[in-house]
Amino acid sequence: MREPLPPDMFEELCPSGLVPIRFGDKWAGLVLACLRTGPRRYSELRVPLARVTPRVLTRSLRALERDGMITRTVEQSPPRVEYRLTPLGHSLMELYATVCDWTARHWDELLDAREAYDAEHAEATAR
Amino acid sequence: MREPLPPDMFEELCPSGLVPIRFGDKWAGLVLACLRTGPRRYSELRVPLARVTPRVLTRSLRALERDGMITRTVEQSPPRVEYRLTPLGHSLMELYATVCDWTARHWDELLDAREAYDAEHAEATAR
DNA sequence: CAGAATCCGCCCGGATACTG
DNA sequence: CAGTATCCGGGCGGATTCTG
Repeated sequence: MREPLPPDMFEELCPSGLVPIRFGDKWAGLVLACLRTGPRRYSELRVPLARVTPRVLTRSLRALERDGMITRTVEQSPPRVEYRLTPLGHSLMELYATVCDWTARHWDELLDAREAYDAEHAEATAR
Repeated sequence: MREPLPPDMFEELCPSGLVPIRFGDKWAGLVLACLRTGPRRYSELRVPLARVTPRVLTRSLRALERDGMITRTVEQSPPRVEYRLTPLGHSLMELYATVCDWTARHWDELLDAREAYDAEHAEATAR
């Protein structure tokens, strides 16, 4: 006996692109982690995130700013731009940490499953 | 005084594409939700996920299977394919639920921030 | 210093049509 | 029934070069 699904549960549903905000962004989690202990300037973010090109980093920052996760404050003399977590961003960062924690705890399981699956399908195409 | 970042924290880091597994997949969360109360056949999944084309649904299912989140069992006479959550998949589903919960609780905040940001930048380009 | 401009390749989501 | 085959458009990540 199968339990029925709510009939209209998925009528106006939010796909993953909407629901887990910023979790589709490749570098957003790392940006949040960089800002966890305090505000950082653009060039300070570029050091730990050296593998991210300026174009990509800027876009991630803008997206996080648009969603109210970080603030961007400009001041001249000296010219500097400072990024800082908002309370909302801090909350997201903590959620993100729980996700990373989950991943770390189940990482081996996942790798094993992936390896088994790939082995299974390699022989299927090899034969 | 800024707290320093761990120097090699991001040397071999995992970007978001790896860490929050399946969270980049647009429909994965809904698939997990559909399988929460028990196993479902392919055609049973297609009903609530009517907006997802077979090609896309199949790919999501394969990806989830590869990562050990669901199992796919085939039996003929009658011809049927059954998808079922693994314990790991169940665990991921619960994590996903907490993410959705967080989103629901902060959704208004996010929309407000987004609206304010867009308004701010609309006048910048209009001028 | 903090990006912007330009260009590119890839993958993903989607639509449509077809099949063992 | 449970997919596969083909094609398409868009967006994202990335590399490189340039600028107020």
